[in-house]
Amino acid sequence: MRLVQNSLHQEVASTLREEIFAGTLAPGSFIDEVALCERLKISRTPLREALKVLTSEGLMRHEPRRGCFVNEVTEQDLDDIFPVIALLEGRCAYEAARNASDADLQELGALHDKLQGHAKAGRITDYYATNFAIHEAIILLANNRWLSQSIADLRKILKLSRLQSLGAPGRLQQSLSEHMTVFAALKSRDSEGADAAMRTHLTRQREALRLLSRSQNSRFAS
Amino acid sequence: MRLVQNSLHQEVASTLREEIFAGTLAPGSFIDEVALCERLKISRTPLREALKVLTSEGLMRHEPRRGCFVNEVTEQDLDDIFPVIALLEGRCAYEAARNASDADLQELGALHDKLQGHAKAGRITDYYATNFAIHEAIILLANNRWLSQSIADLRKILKLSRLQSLGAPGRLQQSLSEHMTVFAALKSRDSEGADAAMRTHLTRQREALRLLSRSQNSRFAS
DNA sequence: TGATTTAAATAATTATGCATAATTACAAGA
DNA sequence: TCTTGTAATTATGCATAATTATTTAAATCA
Repeated sequence: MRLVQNSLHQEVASTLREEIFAGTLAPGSFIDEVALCERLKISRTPLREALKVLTSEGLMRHEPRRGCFVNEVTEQDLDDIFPVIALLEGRCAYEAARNASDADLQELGALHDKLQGHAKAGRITDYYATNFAIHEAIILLANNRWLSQSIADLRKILKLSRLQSLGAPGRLQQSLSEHMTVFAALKSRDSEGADAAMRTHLTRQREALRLLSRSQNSRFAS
Repeated sequence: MRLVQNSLHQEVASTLREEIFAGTLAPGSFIDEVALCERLKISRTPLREALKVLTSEGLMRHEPRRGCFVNEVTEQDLDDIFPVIALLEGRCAYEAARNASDADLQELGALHDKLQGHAKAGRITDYYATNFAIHEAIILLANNRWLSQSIADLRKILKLSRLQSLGAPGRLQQSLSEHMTVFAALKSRDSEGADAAMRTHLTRQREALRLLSRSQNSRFAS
């Protein structure tokens, strides 16, 4: 017997969210409700409820009497979002520097050791995962539910664009160095320094992405 | 001929949002779907779709197999949210100082004149409206869609608590003075100053609220 | 032939019905 | 009287049916 933890529309929303992040549902694509229902073996009601959720998360848009479309992320969006995330995560680093216990710092230290290992070995996927874990840890240390929420909302939009800046030449090492600067500030309880270092890290991240997209555009434009 | 602008669930979501902000649907209260359907003269499907939207906006919560409840805002939430809004609107002021045209500043000036008039006459409701318009104008001048969005999301949660700090003795004058400081910085294109002044304004706002809620609690606790 | 209007098809939106889970009330026994 | 178990009621969740809008294509008129 199946004990239902989450309602179906929540499950469906999660599934679709993952498919969007994975690119299975490509940005700009139209949602054919009937087809999706058949593929997911559900009826239209829970699907439509899931679409409402994803729409108010900003992953989709709803055009009345036309249907739902997966949203696209423009370069302008990236230019808008990154400074805001930099501001918010900078604040997280600031708070983390004040809140972190010695045990917290030790755990963070272990994560940074892993990060260093991945960088040295050029394991981009692993680096990405550990990088993500570090950001999450610092956000958690800030201990501010709504600060976390705001960051999560914006990061969701970023994930929509499925960008991978770490492939850019030299970016892996640069990213590592920026992370170590943040961590050094955290260890020395330098909240202002941690704030600034985190903002720098995310600003550089945006710059790396911009360079990457430029080179891709010029490749296709020729 | 176009008959329907927005879908029904959007209309319903707006209606409910307003009722939540107005207190008709009180924080913590349970949503009786059938009763609401009868009151709004609609069926359950669009209502349920609207509830999904409000839930992912954070205005309601959904307990599986139990139903929807209007969310409550705690003092902890306020302590968390205000610093974040201060950060974000501070950034808006920073950007506004760089972006505003002379015409923009003139319009802002007119709003501040109105604000001053309302303060002098003690018209709290009017002051509140103009105050809101000024915040909106500055947010708009920042010209960053996602910055605006983040602020709007958080302000929605604040509105849930229906707080009114301006009734506190002296707060009206203090608020006015803070606004004039922000505006002065904007006029002199002092972006750092505008940032700092806006952060101060919102921090003081939180402090005024805290004093007010303390005095109310002590009144009821006696 | 081109444009405008109308009709039919297609797709989104809303309504309704039924099954299932949860809560409440009532009764029986300790 | 309190606790436990069972039955009845209430409400949610999902599927399907009905309705309404939009689009496309055809037909008629200028």
